[in-house]
Order: sequence, then structure tokens, then C-alpha cells
Amino acid sequence: MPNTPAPRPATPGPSEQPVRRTPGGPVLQDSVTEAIAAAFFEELADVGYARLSLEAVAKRAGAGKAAIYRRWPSKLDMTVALIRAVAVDASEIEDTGTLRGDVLAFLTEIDGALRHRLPSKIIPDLLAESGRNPELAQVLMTAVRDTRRGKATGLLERAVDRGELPADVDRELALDFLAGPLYWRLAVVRTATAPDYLDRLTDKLLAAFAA
Amino acid sequence: MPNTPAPRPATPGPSEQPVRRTPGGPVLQDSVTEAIAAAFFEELADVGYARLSLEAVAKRAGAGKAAIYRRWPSKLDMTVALIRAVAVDASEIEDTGTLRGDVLAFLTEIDGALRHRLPSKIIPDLLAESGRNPELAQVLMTAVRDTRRGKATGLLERAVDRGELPADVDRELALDFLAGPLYWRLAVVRTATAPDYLDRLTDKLLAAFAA
DNA sequence: CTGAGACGGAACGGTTCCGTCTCGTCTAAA
DNA sequence: TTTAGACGAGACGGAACCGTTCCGTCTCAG
Repeated sequence: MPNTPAPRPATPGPSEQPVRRTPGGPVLQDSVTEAIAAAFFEELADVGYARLSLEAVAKRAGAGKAAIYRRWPSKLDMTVALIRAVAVDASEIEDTGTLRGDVLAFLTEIDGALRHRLPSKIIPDLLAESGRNPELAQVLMTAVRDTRRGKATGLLERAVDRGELPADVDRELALDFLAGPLYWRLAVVRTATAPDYLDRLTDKLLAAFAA
Repeated sequence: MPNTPAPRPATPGPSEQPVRRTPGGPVLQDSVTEAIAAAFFEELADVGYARLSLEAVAKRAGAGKAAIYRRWPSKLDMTVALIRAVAVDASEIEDTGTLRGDVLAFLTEIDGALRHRLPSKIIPDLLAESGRNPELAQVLMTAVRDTRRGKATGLLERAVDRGELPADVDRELALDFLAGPLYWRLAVVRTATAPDYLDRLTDKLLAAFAA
């Protein structure tokens, strides 16, 4: 038995994966880094970026503060690295064959994210924080916004290719319509939605696109 | 001359209005309260609610901390009171006579607010903060959301009365469409808009409503 | 003229967090 | 078996704020 992971008291999960060392930057490789990252996002959702203290993150992760400072030089660097890490692997592409299917899948993905505990609190928080923090705004725009925008434009272009949308469809407006109403309802107004809400929203969106 | 306002060094504005005392809660009546409120919003936009320190507000207002604690018992109470105060007077109603005119006026109002320095930073910040602060969420929902929602529903009902919209128009979706795309573009994605953006947006909205 | 009270300012003790540093422990490679 | 290094824990000095309390000044009603 070459690798017997010692029972870490603060990481009760049975992580049997081989611990791999990172040569470059530490990006969620070993179990300590994983525990720190998980604690970071929990803490971020609980108190927000401004109030987030690395001391609380360390305690929550069952780690020492030195373990954090050994990996990232500051809170901002840590945030940027971790956000970027989770942003890249959240980019699967779907092609359901129809515009309606693609739109519904797109909305379902947003809906799922904004209903989860951590993202629904973290996303508005980082959004507000990026208004004061250029570096944070930068990574959010490049790693998150551009990825999502790419998916949306791909969705529209496929529909144009299929002939489901006119070639001169107003892409700028369509992008805002795709995510705007749902984000408004789930993240801003925060009122409950009927079970068929996404279906009705999809229908209205298709009508608006075609107009 | 019954009232000669002494030249306060920290309030250089020529406020010639008669200083009136508030019997109930202090709501922007005398010059000191005004200075504190102004400093509060400036500070709130600069550093956000979480990082806002009453010490900084007092310094910015050219006031002592005691002047603040004499008016409000805590940072949260102060925030709630001031937000409520500015929320009530931001509710004029417009009836342009046509649905298109009403929608464009509604969008123009949001557009104006989200382009100003203070609201564009304060609104997303308080929104994120209200996810962790029930009392703050309460005042935002009742004093801001409900007011705005009332204006939007009034807009829709007038259009139904005029015959511009079918009586069974999906109000729930329509409300999300009214504010969602514009908020998404101005407050979330934060990309520049063409001068005719509001016009195009209005057209698309009307098309979606009618569908 | 006098007294009440709000004012700006400064200090207080207590708390929290920062980033560094030092322990003693445990692991894994040599 | 030895040993280098990462580990958890936490003490440390410094900084920032909290909410309170005091000071001396100023305004204004009586």
C-alpha cells in the first residue's frame, strides 16, 4: 500500500486520490489546498469578500494561517486564483439541435447556479466588489463573463446557421435578453418562480429574438 | 434677523434654508444631518457597506462620531433610515399616453440611475449585502422593490386599459423583461451601449410583450 | 445673562485582523 | 533510520474600528 492518507481531523472526506504536488501555482491539487479552497468559498458566501478574514478561512479549513500564506501572497491573489480555477471548468457546450432547446439549456444552467447556496451569494458579492477592485473585475470579466458570453453568442450563431433566426439579428440585445430577465428575478428581486417559469421565459425570448 | 446660520467650516454649501428640528427620527433636516448623510453615501459608494466605518463617515462629514451616535444607534439603523429616506422621494409616476412612451421613460429612469456614480456602486453593494442582512433586505424590498414594482405594474395595467396589451399578458414575465436586460447590461456586464440602445430595447420589449 | 445642549475633536479599553514567526508533530524521500 | 520540509496551532506587534466618554466651544431660548 504505497499511499495511506493519514486521517486528517478537519478533512473527514475519504479522499483516496493520490496527492499530487503542483510545480507552478497551487490550484486545488493536494488535500490541504482543497480544504482551504472549500473553506474559502464557504466563508466568502457567509460574510462576503470585504469581511472575509484569512484567519477564519484557516480555522474553517482546519489549517494554519501559514498554510495559506505559503500558497498565495494575499487575499486578493488567493481570490483571483481560486475564482479563475472554478471558472474554467464550468464551460461545457451544449448543442441540442434547436434554438429552443439551446435557450432552455442555457437558462437551466443559470437557474441551477443561482439557486445553489454558494454561487447565489458569492456572485452578487464579487460583482459589487469588482466595482471597487480593478484586479478582481479583470478576472471576472475575462474568466467568467467572456466564457459565458462566448457560449451565448455560439448559441445565437448556431440558430442563424439553422435558419431559426435572421442573419441580422441584434446580437447585442439578444445577449442581454438571454440572461437579464432570469438574473433579475433570481438574483435581484429574489421572488419565487412557478415550475414552468423557464418554459414561459424561453417562449417569450424566442418571440423577442424573432421580432 | 432671527436665524443667521453660522458658517460651518465643513459644510461650505450655501444652505440658507431654515434649520428645522425633527421630533421623531432625524431625517435630513439640519445641516449636520445633511452633511453626515452625504458623507455616508459617498463612503458607502467608495468602500461598500461591509467596510464602511462610522469613523470615516464622521471625518468625511467634518463631524464627531458622537454626532452620529446621537442620531442613530448603529450602522445598520443609520443605513436603513437613510436608504428609506432617499427611496421614498424617488417615486414620480409618468403616464406618457402610450405603452412605448411609458416603457422608454421607465428604462430612461433606470438608465439614469445606474449611470450615476453613487447609485451604480451602492445598489449592487446593498443587494449583495442584503443576502446576509435580513433587516437590510427588508427595507430594500419594501421601500425600493415594491415601489418600483408598483410603477411597473401600473405601466402594464394602463397599457391593458388602452388596449395596447392583451388582458391576459403575463405580468410576471413582463416585469422581469422590463428591468432585467437593462440591469444586466449596466450593472452586471458593464459594457458600453450605443446611443440608440434604449430605443432598440424598447422595441424588443414591446415585441416580447405582445407575443 | 445664564443655562441647556449640540457641536468637533480626541482619547479610552476592547476587539478583530493582518502578516510574521516559532513551536512540536508528522510524513515521505533518501 | 535519518532528515528535510510541510503541517496545525497559535503568540506576536501593529493597525483599524468599535462604542463610550470627556473636553472646551458655540448657539439659542428663556
